[in-house]
Amino acid sequence: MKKTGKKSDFGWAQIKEFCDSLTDEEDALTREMVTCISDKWSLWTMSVIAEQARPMRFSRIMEQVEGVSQKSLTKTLRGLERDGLITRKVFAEVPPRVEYAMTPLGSEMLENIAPLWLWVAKSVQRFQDARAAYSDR
Amino acid sequence: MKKTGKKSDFGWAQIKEFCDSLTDEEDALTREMVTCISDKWSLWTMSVIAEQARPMRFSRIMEQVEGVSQKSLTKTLRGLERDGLITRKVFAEVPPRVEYAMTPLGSEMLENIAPLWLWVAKSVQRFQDARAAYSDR
DNA sequence: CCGTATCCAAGCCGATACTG
DNA sequence: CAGTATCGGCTTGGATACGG
Repeated sequence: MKKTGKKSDFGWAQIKEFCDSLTDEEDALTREMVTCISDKWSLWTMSVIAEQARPMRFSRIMEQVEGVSQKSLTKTLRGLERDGLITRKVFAEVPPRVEYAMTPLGSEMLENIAPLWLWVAKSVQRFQDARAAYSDR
Repeated sequence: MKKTGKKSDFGWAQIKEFCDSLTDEEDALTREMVTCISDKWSLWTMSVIAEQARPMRFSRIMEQVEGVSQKSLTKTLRGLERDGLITRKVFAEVPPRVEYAMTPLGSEMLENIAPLWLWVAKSVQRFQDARAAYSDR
């Protein structure tokens, strides 16, 4: 695994190299997309839509994403739509109907987040231990 | 680990199932740790320390993490230390010296973030295209 | 050198009320 | 049903000044 004595031996050096090849604008967008992962509601909202594997109405989403306000959900959905992670389709009916669905890009994003999330969940005990040790310091 | 007729054929269902097995406290901590990933300075700071592959002083870190204020860097470092991602060692000298270094847990975290980050960076053009299409809607 | 303390501006987010 | 408008509390983070 380790080849050089100097560089970090995991993929981070590779990433740094790749990021250096990006323009400032692209780099900023990369950070912005990663940030979206830990926006308060974005990831949860995406996972809810993805789970159904079919278009979902606004109110159904709001039921599943417990605790989200109408305002925050609207903002979250608009952001996800803008970034091409979900689609938003308005039906000209009375009463109004709006359906949200995952895009391939959004599904890919979830797929790429999954391993990280799983690792964190599995490591949760180690984090708790670390905090306990910190308190005792 | 059961197979249902439901879709989501990627790892998300698996994650959901795993997370359901966590206590509320553990689940909250998981979200908190993922959130830390996209805190404004945490990830950048970790990558800077990891890159050197040896303990780093406060001021050296601050040079590398461009734009961070003393206050924010201090807060970031304290958080990372508390979560067991880095260590903080104070030397009783004049002038004072404090050195920060990655822990195994911190390095593992970076390793697990790397694939996601790389995917996002490589997909940056698709995100740009999505935003352009959104503007034209 | 490595912080802490204080002030302040900006933004997030929930609650509530209202609209097509 | 699916929003928009508005308000107000809370947190975040930069600037500055000061302390060990």
